[in-house]
Amino acid sequence: MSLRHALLGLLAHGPASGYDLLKSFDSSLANVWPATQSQVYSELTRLADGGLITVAAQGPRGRKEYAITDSGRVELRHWIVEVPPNRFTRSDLLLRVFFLDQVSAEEAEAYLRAGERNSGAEYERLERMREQVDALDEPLAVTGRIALEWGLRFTEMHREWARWALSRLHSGVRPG
Amino acid sequence: MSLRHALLGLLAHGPASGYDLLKSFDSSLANVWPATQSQVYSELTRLADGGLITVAAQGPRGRKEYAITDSGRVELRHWIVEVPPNRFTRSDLLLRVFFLDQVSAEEAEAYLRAGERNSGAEYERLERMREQVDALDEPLAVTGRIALEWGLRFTEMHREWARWALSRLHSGVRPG
DNA sequence: GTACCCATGTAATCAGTTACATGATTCC
DNA sequence: GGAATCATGTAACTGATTACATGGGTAC
Repeated sequence: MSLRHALLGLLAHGPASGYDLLKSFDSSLANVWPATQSQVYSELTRLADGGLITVAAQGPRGRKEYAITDSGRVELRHWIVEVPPNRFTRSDLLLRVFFLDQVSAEEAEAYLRAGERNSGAEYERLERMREQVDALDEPLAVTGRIALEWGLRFTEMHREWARWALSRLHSGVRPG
Repeated sequence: MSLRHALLGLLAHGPASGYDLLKSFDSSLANVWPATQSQVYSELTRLADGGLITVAAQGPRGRKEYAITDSGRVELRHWIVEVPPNRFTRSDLLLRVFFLDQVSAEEAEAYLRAGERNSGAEYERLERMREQVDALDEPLAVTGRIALEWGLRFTEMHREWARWALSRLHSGVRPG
Protein backbone atom coordinates (compact mmCIF):
# COMPACT_ATOMS: atom_id res chain seq x y z
CA MET A 1 0.00 0.00 0.00
CA SER A 2 2.90 2.40 -0.56
CA LEU A 3 1.86 3.59 -3.99
CA ARG A 4 -1.10 5.45 -2.57
CA HIS A 5 1.17 7.18 -0.08
CA ALA A 6 3.65 8.06 -2.78
CA LEU A 7 0.80 9.75 -4.63
CA LEU A 8 -0.41 11.50 -1.48
CA GLY A 9 3.13 12.67 -0.81
CA LEU A 10 3.48 14.15 -4.26
CA LEU A 11 0.08 15.81 -4.07
CA ALA A 12 0.98 17.26 -0.65
CA HIS A 13 3.31 19.60 -2.51
CA GLY A 14 0.52 20.83 -4.76
CA PRO A 15 -2.23 19.75 -7.16
CA ALA A 16 -1.32 17.67 -10.18
CA SER A 17 -2.85 15.43 -12.84
CA GLY A 18 -2.19 11.73 -13.29
CA TYR A 19 -0.02 12.63 -16.22
CA ASP A 20 2.05 15.04 -14.11
CA LEU A 21 2.46 12.49 -11.33
CA LEU A 22 3.49 9.87 -13.82
CA LYS A 23 6.45 11.98 -14.78
CA SER A 24 7.62 11.97 -11.15
CA PHE A 25 7.52 8.19 -11.20
CA ASP A 26 9.56 8.14 -14.38
CA SER A 27 12.23 10.46 -12.98
CA SER A 28 12.96 10.97 -9.29
CA LEU A 29 10.69 8.33 -7.78
CA ALA A 30 11.75 5.63 -10.27
CA ASN A 31 14.75 4.87 -8.06
CA VAL A 32 12.68 4.42 -4.94
CA TRP A 33 9.19 3.34 -5.88
CA PRO A 34 8.62 2.61 -9.59
CA ALA A 35 5.02 2.63 -10.83
CA THR A 36 3.36 2.14 -14.17
CA GLN A 37 0.86 4.33 -15.92
CA SER A 38 -2.10 2.01 -15.39
CA GLN A 39 -1.26 1.70 -11.73
CA VAL A 40 -1.14 5.44 -11.16
CA TYR A 41 -4.45 6.17 -12.84
CA SER A 42 -6.37 3.40 -11.11
CA GLU A 43 -4.91 4.29 -7.72
CA LEU A 44 -5.90 7.93 -8.21
CA THR A 45 -9.48 6.86 -8.87
CA ARG A 46 -9.46 4.76 -5.71
CA LEU A 47 -7.98 7.61 -3.63
CA ALA A 48 -10.65 9.98 -4.93
CA ASP A 49 -13.36 7.41 -4.09
CA GLY A 50 -11.95 7.20 -0.58
CA GLY A 51 -11.98 10.98 -0.17
CA LEU A 52 -8.22 11.27 0.35
CA ILE A 53 -7.93 13.39 -2.78
CA THR A 54 -10.40 15.34 -4.91
CA VAL A 55 -10.68 16.53 -8.47
CA ALA A 56 -9.84 20.19 -7.94
CA ALA A 57 -9.98 21.27 -11.58
CA GLN A 58 -10.56 19.92 -15.04
CA GLY A 59 -8.57 20.94 -18.06
CA PRO A 60 -8.44 20.26 -21.77
CA ARG A 61 -8.19 16.69 -23.11
CA GLY A 62 -10.07 15.33 -20.12
CA ARG A 63 -7.30 16.42 -17.77
CA LYS A 64 -8.20 16.02 -14.10
CA GLU A 65 -6.18 17.93 -11.57
CA TYR A 66 -6.18 16.25 -8.21
CA ALA A 67 -5.64 17.93 -4.85
CA ILE A 68 -4.98 16.28 -1.49
CA THR A 69 -7.72 16.63 1.15
CA ASP A 70 -7.39 17.01 4.92
CA SER A 71 -7.99 13.32 5.51
CA GLY A 72 -5.41 12.63 2.82
CA ARG A 73 -2.85 14.64 4.76
CA VAL A 74 -3.78 12.87 7.98
CA GLU A 75 -3.32 9.51 6.29
CA LEU A 76 0.03 10.56 4.80
CA ARG A 77 1.41 11.73 8.14
CA HIS A 78 0.12 8.64 9.87
CA TRP A 79 1.90 6.45 7.35
CA ILE A 80 5.18 8.35 7.68
CA VAL A 81 5.45 8.46 11.45
CA GLU A 82 3.42 5.45 12.66
CA VAL A 83 3.71 2.64 10.11
CA PRO A 84 7.05 0.86 10.48
CA PRO A 85 8.99 0.55 7.20
CA ASN A 86 9.33 -2.84 5.60
CA ARG A 87 12.53 -4.49 6.79
CA PHE A 88 12.98 -7.12 4.09
CA THR A 89 13.41 -6.16 0.48
CA ARG A 90 13.75 -8.79 -2.19
CA SER A 91 17.02 -8.86 -4.08
CA ASP A 92 17.35 -11.25 -6.99
CA LEU A 93 20.92 -10.01 -7.32
CA LEU A 94 21.79 -11.35 -3.88
CA LEU A 95 19.74 -14.46 -4.50
CA ARG A 96 22.04 -15.31 -7.40
CA VAL A 97 25.03 -14.79 -5.12
CA PHE A 98 23.62 -17.46 -2.84
CA PHE A 99 23.80 -19.95 -5.69
CA LEU A 100 27.07 -18.92 -7.30
CA ASP A 101 28.50 -22.30 -6.37
CA GLN A 102 26.28 -23.76 -9.10
CA VAL A 103 28.21 -22.11 -11.94
CA SER A 104 31.88 -22.23 -12.93
CA ALA A 105 34.45 -20.08 -11.16
CA GLU A 106 34.83 -18.02 -14.35
CA GLU A 107 31.08 -17.39 -14.58
CA ALA A 108 30.85 -16.47 -10.92
CA GLU A 109 33.71 -14.04 -11.35
CA ALA A 110 32.09 -12.49 -14.42
CA TYR A 111 28.86 -12.06 -12.47
CA LEU A 112 30.55 -10.15 -9.67
CA ARG A 113 32.59 -8.06 -12.08
CA ALA A 114 29.41 -7.07 -13.90
CA GLY A 115 27.96 -6.00 -10.54
CA GLU A 116 31.03 -3.93 -9.85
CA ARG A 117 30.78 -2.22 -13.23
CA ASN A 118 27.05 -1.54 -12.91
CA SER A 119 27.27 0.01 -9.48
CA GLY A 120 30.15 2.15 -10.70
CA ALA A 121 28.07 3.42 -13.60
CA GLU A 122 25.10 3.93 -11.31
CA TYR A 123 27.24 5.92 -8.91
CA GLU A 124 28.28 8.25 -11.68
CA ARG A 125 24.68 8.69 -12.80
CA LEU A 126 23.63 9.63 -9.27
CA GLU A 127 26.58 11.97 -8.93
CA ARG A 128 25.38 13.85 -11.99
CA MET A 129 21.91 14.01 -10.41
CA ARG A 130 23.41 15.38 -7.22
CA GLU A 131 25.00 18.25 -9.07
CA GLN A 132 21.57 19.18 -10.44
CA VAL A 133 19.76 18.79 -7.11
CA ASP A 134 22.37 20.80 -5.22
CA ALA A 135 21.64 23.71 -7.55
CA LEU A 136 17.92 23.80 -6.64
CA ASP A 137 16.21 25.50 -3.70
CA GLU A 138 12.82 23.77 -3.68
CA PRO A 139 11.35 22.03 -0.62
CA LEU A 140 12.03 18.72 -2.39
CA ALA A 141 15.69 19.54 -2.54
CA VAL A 142 16.28 18.81 1.16
CA THR A 143 14.58 15.41 1.35
CA GLY A 144 15.44 14.50 -2.22
CA ARG A 145 19.06 15.21 -1.47
CA ILE A 146 18.96 12.91 1.57
CA ALA A 147 17.44 10.11 -0.48
CA LEU A 148 20.01 10.70 -3.19
CA GLU A 149 22.81 10.46 -0.66
CA TRP A 150 21.49 7.04 0.27
CA GLY A 151 21.80 5.99 -3.36
CA LEU A 152 25.34 7.31 -3.59
CA ARG A 153 26.42 5.51 -0.45
CA PHE A 154 24.58 2.37 -1.47
CA THR A 155 26.20 2.09 -4.90
CA GLU A 156 29.60 2.86 -3.41
CA MET A 157 29.12 0.15 -0.80
CA HIS A 158 27.93 -2.26 -3.47
CA ARG A 159 30.99 -1.68 -5.61
CA GLU A 160 33.38 -2.24 -2.73
CA TRP A 161 31.51 -5.32 -1.67
CA ALA A 162 31.75 -6.78 -5.20
CA ARG A 163 35.51 -6.31 -5.08
CA TRP A 164 35.71 -7.94 -1.69
CA ALA A 165 33.53 -10.83 -2.93
CA LEU A 166 35.86 -11.40 -5.88
CA SER A 167 38.87 -11.82 -3.64
CA ARG A 168 36.84 -13.97 -1.27
CA LEU A 169 35.68 -16.16 -4.14
CA HIS A 170 39.25 -16.87 -5.18
CA SER A 171 40.35 -17.82 -1.71
CA GLY A 172 37.13 -19.81 -1.23
CA VAL A 173 37.13 -21.80 -4.47
CA ARG A 174 40.84 -22.50 -4.38
CA PRO A 175 41.75 -22.73 -0.72
CA GLY A 176 45.36 -22.32 0.34
CA MET B 1 9.99 -15.28 -11.47
CA SER B 2 12.77 -15.49 -8.87
CA LEU B 3 10.97 -17.75 -6.43
CA ARG B 4 11.21 -20.70 -8.80
CA HIS B 5 14.95 -20.10 -9.13
CA ALA B 6 15.35 -19.83 -5.39
CA LEU B 7 13.73 -23.24 -5.10
CA LEU B 8 15.87 -24.67 -7.90
CA GLY B 9 18.96 -23.26 -6.21
CA LEU B 10 18.10 -24.89 -2.90
CA LEU B 11 17.28 -28.20 -4.57
CA ALA B 12 20.58 -28.05 -6.48
CA HIS B 13 22.28 -28.80 -3.16
CA GLY B 14 20.19 -31.92 -2.62
CA PRO B 15 16.60 -33.26 -2.48
CA ALA B 16 14.16 -31.73 -0.03
CA SER B 17 10.46 -31.48 0.73
CA GLY B 18 8.35 -28.35 0.62
CA TYR B 19 8.45 -28.29 4.37
CA ASP B 20 12.25 -28.46 4.39
CA LEU B 21 12.52 -25.69 1.80
CA LEU B 22 10.12 -23.55 3.76
CA LYS B 23 12.53 -23.55 6.67
CA SER B 24 15.22 -22.11 4.40
CA PHE B 25 12.86 -19.29 3.51
CA ASP B 26 12.19 -18.66 7.17
CA SER B 27 15.88 -18.52 8.07
CA SER B 28 18.70 -17.71 5.64
CA LEU B 29 16.67 -16.74 2.58
CA ALA B 30 14.25 -14.57 4.55
CA ASN B 31 16.76 -11.71 4.28
CA VAL B 32 17.04 -11.98 0.52
CA TRP B 33 13.89 -13.48 -0.90
CA PRO B 34 11.02 -14.02 1.57
CA ALA B 35 8.32 -16.47 0.57
CA THR B 36 5.20 -17.80 2.20
CA GLN B 37 4.12 -21.38 2.70
CA SER B 38 1.34 -21.31 0.12
CA GLN B 39 3.70 -19.80 -2.42
CA VAL B 40 6.35 -22.47 -1.95
CA TYR B 41 3.96 -25.39 -2.28
CA SER B 42 2.18 -24.09 -5.37
CA GLU B 43 5.45 -23.18 -7.06
CA LEU B 44 6.83 -26.67 -6.38
CA THR B 45 3.78 -28.18 -8.09
CA ARG B 46 4.31 -25.92 -11.08
CA LEU B 47 8.04 -26.73 -11.27
CA ALA B 48 7.23 -30.45 -11.18
CA ASP B 49 4.63 -29.97 -13.93
CA GLY B 50 7.27 -28.26 -16.03
CA GLY B 51 9.76 -31.07 -15.48
CA LEU B 52 12.34 -28.88 -13.74
CA ILE B 53 12.04 -30.96 -10.60
CA THR B 54 10.60 -34.43 -9.82
CA VAL B 55 9.15 -36.21 -6.84
CA ALA B 56 12.13 -38.40 -5.95
CA ALA B 57 10.64 -40.06 -2.89
CA GLN B 58 7.54 -40.06 -0.74
CA GLY B 59 7.61 -40.26 3.02
CA PRO B 60 5.17 -40.39 5.93
CA ARG B 61 2.42 -37.78 6.33
CA GLY B 62 2.22 -37.30 2.56
CA ARG B 63 5.75 -35.95 2.47
CA LYS B 64 7.07 -35.47 -1.07
CA GLU B 65 10.78 -35.17 -1.53
CA TYR B 66 11.66 -33.21 -4.64
CA ALA B 67 14.89 -33.48 -6.64
CA ILE B 68 16.17 -31.13 -9.33
CA THR B 69 16.31 -32.50 -12.89
CA ASP B 70 18.87 -31.82 -15.62
CA SER B 71 16.63 -29.26 -17.28
CA GLY B 72 16.16 -27.70 -13.87
CA ARG B 73 19.92 -27.28 -13.53
CA VAL B 74 20.12 -25.82 -17.03
CA GLU B 75 17.41 -23.31 -16.18
CA LEU B 76 19.09 -22.38 -12.90
CA ARG B 77 22.46 -21.74 -14.54
CA HIS B 78 20.84 -19.80 -17.33
CA TRP B 79 19.10 -17.57 -14.83
CA ILE B 80 22.27 -16.94 -12.83
CA VAL B 81 24.61 -16.06 -15.69
CA GLU B 82 22.32 -14.77 -18.48
CA VAL B 83 19.37 -12.96 -16.89
CA PRO B 84 20.38 -9.47 -15.73
CA PRO B 85 19.46 -8.72 -12.10
CA ASN B 86 16.71 -6.25 -11.35
CA ARG B 87 18.18 -2.80 -10.87
CA PHE B 88 15.35 -1.08 -9.03
CA THR B 89 14.15 -2.31 -5.69
CA ARG B 90 11.28 -0.66 -3.94
CA SER B 91 12.01 0.96 -0.60
CA ASP B 92 9.12 2.33 1.40
CA LEU B 93 11.69 3.48 3.94
CA LEU B 94 13.29 5.79 1.40
CA LEU B 95 9.89 6.79 0.08
CA ARG B 96 9.06 8.17 3.52
CA VAL B 97 12.32 10.12 3.49
CA PHE B 98 11.16 11.80 0.31
CA PHE B 99 8.16 13.18 2.18
CA LEU B 100 9.75 14.00 5.51
CA ASP B 101 9.02 17.67 4.87
CA GLN B 102 5.36 16.83 5.50
CA VAL B 103 5.87 16.10 9.19
CA SER B 104 7.30 18.20 12.02
CA ALA B 105 11.05 18.52 12.50
CA GLU B 106 10.76 16.45 15.68
CA GLU B 107 8.89 13.66 13.90
CA ALA B 108 11.36 13.63 11.03
CA GLU B 109 14.22 13.42 13.49
CA ALA B 110 12.54 10.57 15.37
CA TYR B 111 12.06 8.71 12.08
CA LEU B 112 15.75 8.89 11.19
CA ARG B 113 16.84 8.01 14.71
CA ALA B 114 14.62 4.92 14.59
CA GLY B 115 16.31 3.96 11.32
CA GLU B 116 19.69 4.41 12.92
CA ARG B 117 18.70 2.21 15.85
CA ASN B 118 17.19 -0.50 13.66
CA SER B 119 20.16 -0.79 11.38
CA GLY B 120 22.41 -0.93 14.41
CA ALA B 121 20.40 -3.80 15.86
CA GLU B 122 20.30 -5.49 12.47
CA TYR B 123 24.05 -5.19 12.18
CA GLU B 124 24.52 -6.94 15.50
CA ARG B 125 22.10 -9.69 14.49
CA LEU B 126 24.06 -10.30 11.28
CA GLU B 127 27.35 -10.22 13.15
CA ARG B 128 26.10 -13.03 15.35
CA MET B 129 25.11 -14.93 12.20
CA ARG B 130 28.57 -14.37 10.77
CA GLU B 131 30.18 -15.98 13.78
CA GLN B 132 28.06 -19.07 13.18
CA VAL B 133 28.63 -19.17 9.40
CA ASP B 134 32.39 -18.70 9.77
CA ALA B 135 32.45 -21.84 11.89
CA LEU B 136 30.92 -23.97 9.12
CA ASP B 137 32.63 -25.69 6.20
CA GLU B 138 29.65 -26.47 3.93
CA PRO B 139 29.43 -25.44 0.26
CA LEU B 140 26.85 -22.85 1.32
CA ALA B 141 29.30 -21.24 3.64
CA VAL B 142 31.26 -19.53 0.84
CA THR B 143 28.34 -17.93 -1.00
CA GLY B 144 26.28 -17.48 2.14
CA ARG B 145 29.19 -15.65 3.71
CA ILE B 146 29.42 -13.32 0.71
CA ALA B 147 25.71 -12.53 0.90
CA LEU B 148 26.04 -12.00 4.64
CA GLU B 149 28.88 -9.57 4.09
CA TRP B 150 26.59 -7.57 1.86
CA GLY B 151 24.09 -7.35 4.73
CA LEU B 152 26.77 -6.25 7.16
CA ARG B 153 28.04 -3.54 4.86
CA PHE B 154 24.52 -2.48 3.97
CA THR B 155 23.37 -2.03 7.56
CA GLU B 156 26.59 -0.24 8.43
CA MET B 157 26.12 2.11 5.49
CA HIS B 158 22.51 2.67 6.45
CA ARG B 159 23.39 3.60 9.99
CA GLU B 160 26.01 6.10 8.91
CA TRP B 161 23.67 7.56 6.34
CA ALA B 162 20.96 8.05 8.99
CA ARG B 163 23.45 9.99 11.09
CA TRP B 164 24.43 12.11 8.14
CA ALA B 165 20.77 12.70 7.31
CA LEU B 166 20.09 13.93 10.85
CA SER B 167 22.78 16.57 10.64
CA ARG B 168 21.64 17.49 7.16
CA LEU B 169 18.05 17.83 8.34
CA HIS B 170 19.04 20.32 11.02
CA SER B 171 20.96 22.49 8.61
CA GLY B 172 18.17 22.10 6.02
CA VAL B 173 15.15 22.89 8.21
CA ARG B 174 16.79 25.73 10.04
CA PRO B 175 19.18 27.31 7.61
CA GLY B 176 22.01 29.49 8.84
C1' DG C 1 -4.44 -39.30 24.88
C1' DT C 2 -3.04 -35.01 23.96
C1' DA C 3 0.00 -31.60 22.59
C1' DC C 4 3.31 -30.51 19.32
C1' DC C 5 5.38 -30.77 15.12
C1' DC C 6 5.31 -32.48 10.34
C1' DA C 7 3.18 -31.83 6.00
C1' DT C 8 0.34 -30.33 2.20
C1' DG C 9 -3.13 -28.00 -0.13
C1' DT C 10 -6.88 -24.32 -1.69
C1' DA C 11 -9.44 -19.86 -1.95
C1' DA C 12 -9.77 -14.98 -1.82
C1' DT C 13 -7.61 -10.89 -2.32
C1' DC C 14 -4.19 -7.39 -3.40
C1' DA C 15 -0.29 -5.33 -5.88
C1' DG C 16 2.15 -4.89 -10.04
C1' DT C 17 3.16 -5.59 -15.22
C1' DT C 18 2.10 -5.60 -20.06
C1' DA C 19 -0.74 -4.63 -23.65
C1' DC C 20 -4.52 -2.62 -25.76
C1' DA C 21 -7.54 1.26 -26.86
C1' DT C 22 -8.97 5.89 -27.60
C1' DG C 23 -9.02 10.59 -28.39
C1' DA C 24 -7.86 15.84 -27.82
C1' DT C 25 -4.58 19.58 -28.48
C1' DT C 26 -0.61 21.84 -29.92
C1' DC C 27 3.25 22.81 -32.84
C1' DC C 28 5.10 23.28 -37.26
C1' DG D 1 -2.69 18.08 -42.29
C1' DG D 2 0.51 15.26 -39.84
C1' DA D 3 3.52 14.29 -35.97
C1' DA D 4 4.37 14.69 -31.30
C1' DT D 5 2.66 15.16 -26.98
C1' DC D 6 -1.00 15.32 -23.57
C1' DA D 7 -4.29 12.57 -21.27
C1' DT D 8 -7.06 8.81 -19.48
C1' DG D 9 -8.86 4.37 -19.10
C1' DT D 10 -9.55 -1.04 -19.20
C1' DA D 11 -8.37 -6.05 -19.54
C1' DA D 12 -5.59 -10.05 -18.87
C1' DC D 13 -2.18 -11.99 -16.32
C1' DT D 14 1.46 -12.89 -12.84
C1' DG D 15 3.32 -12.71 -8.26
C1' DA D 16 2.61 -12.31 -3.35
C1' DT D 17 -0.15 -12.25 1.09
C1' DT D 18 -3.53 -13.89 4.33
C1' DA D 19 -6.57 -17.08 5.89
C1' DC D 20 -8.68 -21.36 5.97
C1' DA D 21 -8.69 -26.37 6.08
C1' DT D 22 -7.09 -30.92 6.96
C1' DG D 23 -4.74 -34.75 8.70
C1' DG D 24 -0.63 -38.02 9.97
C1' DG D 25 3.14 -39.08 13.20
C1' DT D 26 5.85 -38.64 17.46
C1' DA D 27 7.09 -37.83 22.21
C1' DC D 28 5.68 -37.85 26.75
